[in-house]
Amino acid sequence: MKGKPTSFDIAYKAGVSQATVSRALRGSPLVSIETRRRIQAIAKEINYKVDKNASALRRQHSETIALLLFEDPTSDDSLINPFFLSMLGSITRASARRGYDLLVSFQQFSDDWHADFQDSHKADGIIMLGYGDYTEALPKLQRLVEQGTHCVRWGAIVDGQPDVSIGCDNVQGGYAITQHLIEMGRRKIAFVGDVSPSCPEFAARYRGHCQALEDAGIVVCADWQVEARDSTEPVGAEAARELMHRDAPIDAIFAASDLLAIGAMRALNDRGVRVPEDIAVVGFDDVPMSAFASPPLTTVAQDSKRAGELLVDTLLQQIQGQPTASQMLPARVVVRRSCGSR
Amino acid sequence: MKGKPTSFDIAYKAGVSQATVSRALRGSPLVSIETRRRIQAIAKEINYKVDKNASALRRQHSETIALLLFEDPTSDDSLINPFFLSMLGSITRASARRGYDLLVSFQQFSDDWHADFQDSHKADGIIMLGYGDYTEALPKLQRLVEQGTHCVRWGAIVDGQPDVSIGCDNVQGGYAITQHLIEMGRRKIAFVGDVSPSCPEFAARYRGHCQALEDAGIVVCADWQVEARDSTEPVGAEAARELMHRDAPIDAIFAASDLLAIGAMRALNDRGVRVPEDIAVVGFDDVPMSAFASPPLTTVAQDSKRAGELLVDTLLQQIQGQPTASQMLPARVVVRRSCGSR
DNA sequence: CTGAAAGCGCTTACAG
DNA sequence: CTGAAAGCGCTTACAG
Repeated sequence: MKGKPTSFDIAYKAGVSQATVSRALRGSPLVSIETRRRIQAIAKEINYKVDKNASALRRQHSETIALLLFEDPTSDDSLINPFFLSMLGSITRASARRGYDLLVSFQQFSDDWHADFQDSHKADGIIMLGYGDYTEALPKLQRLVEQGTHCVRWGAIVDGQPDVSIGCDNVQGGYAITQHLIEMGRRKIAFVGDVSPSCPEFAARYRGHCQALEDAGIVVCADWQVEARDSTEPVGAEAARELMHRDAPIDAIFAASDLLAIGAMRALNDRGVRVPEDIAVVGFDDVPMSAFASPPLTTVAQDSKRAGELLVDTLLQQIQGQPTASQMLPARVVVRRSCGSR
Repeated sequence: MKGKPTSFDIAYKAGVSQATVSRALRGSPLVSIETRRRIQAIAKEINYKVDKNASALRRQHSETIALLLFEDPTSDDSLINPFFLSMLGSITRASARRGYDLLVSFQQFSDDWHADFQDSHKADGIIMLGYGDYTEALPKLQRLVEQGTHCVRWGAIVDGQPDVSIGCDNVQGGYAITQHLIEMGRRKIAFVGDVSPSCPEFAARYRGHCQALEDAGIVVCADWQVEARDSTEPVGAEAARELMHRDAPIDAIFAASDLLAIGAMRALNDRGVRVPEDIAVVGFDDVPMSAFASPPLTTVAQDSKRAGELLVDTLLQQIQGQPTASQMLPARVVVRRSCGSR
């Protein structure tokens, strides 16, 4: 036998038709148990593998999911957000468990990417991890859905969104962490992060934050909210400097992401401000490095394992033609030292 | 038109044969420029995408690379090594630039994974990132190569290895960082990490380490080398405790990875040993969190961007039937504070 | 339970 | 430069 073996080779060896081989290997109940076993044994022996291209072409689906990671076009070789990385891990595992392969692609949210994978039949659906500016992404999401692309987004649930998304409960997470700061005796809490509709996740965290303050009878001070366009360490440092520049009499900072928080802590430290003694700092995401920050960062953990499973399962339901709905996962405060505990 | 458009739909609209459409879209020089343009315009208009399954089936290659990440079967939901994560990023980008899609899979190095992707025609070749225990992986690598699987491994270059691998120059890296410690006035340097053939990367780092000591006229003390089976933070902490338990009169620790180094620093810190005043600590990899460790960790950086490109390019050469050879990339010392600089 | 046959949507040698 | 035709390796309705 030259080249890769085909189902015809097996049929010949087993003395059956090629159709029977195909049925046996797909586990069709139409094949007698004995024939099936014989065919399977031969397949194993000659190391036969079904040609996925032929199979996908014929069946019109590829048993493959495309994972699209948004790549900021401005920062060329920027690090991937470590939180997305752990999501990637859990999505990979979850799809493998469901028997799906995972195609990973870093996309600049440019004009033509949408649905390419599904249109070209390389994938049966898309999971979107990060999408840049929500207001910019919106029309593209709309088009995606209109074209009938199976697609699930990781991110906030937004009023009137066209697509299905899975996200953590950002409002609850923001509420819980602010409440924790209040319990630790902090009352003048700054918020670092973009709260515009461009970033509905951060906006939701801010809403939870404000709610917690109000529920504790604390007036929200607009001056203590600092924009931070990107969620990176230097931007967090810059935001903290801005707060010091404003002479804000704060005793805590809630940064909308861990990377921002770590940057803020560094800036404070550089100026001789002690964390948490002078100013407590908390973040959001619980990325691995947060545990190693100095001081270790109190933050809000999202359940990335559960999230990955939910993303995959929701997408598979969509692929199977079932209706799907957006869902939120609970967020959990992880207390370490930067909030002044202990 | 119902369903996805095919090349026949375009042929009909353009008034040419389907074969001509296929040629035009693949950029064949056999098609007149005018016809090509007309066809391209129509394709764009009706949002036609070539069916990759049909194309791959006919052409017998998928323009897809499979990336296999080794998953430790023991630790269920362990974090992926952050260094591999940045490799993943650079491999994704490099393959995208070459027009290849990337299939990502976490594999337990079990019996049957080998070559599955290529046998089933889902991928044209494999990049292996992490492979667990080298001595255990060896027979499997051998089989892979014998079966004619196109495959490039990230890792050490080992005498007599059956496959092609791309790795950083671990000996040189180990040499350079130890030399740096010596320049900082340290002479009694412990090494934390597995130096058995199971882990040729760490073994090579150790060889470089010993060479640097010898070149400085320092006798290597076998008692100051501590095994560390996994490359994780708790294992690093345990190793540091072991060194203290042995009452080793050391003034520095070279940990074979950043995770080990960070763990070691934590253990030292817990016992009131100051880093770097009492004991300097250095690592290897330059993972993102190392910059945020306290003190910031001096380490050896590997060029993951270049590595990703080299892995992809080497694999593509193999796929094109060209001969390929293993290659090493230089490693670079990154000086921060844990080594006692400044 | 099994086989013969059609067909998934392309690519490419062959003929003109 | 273009077209007609074969064929990549499966899956599955259809017939028995």
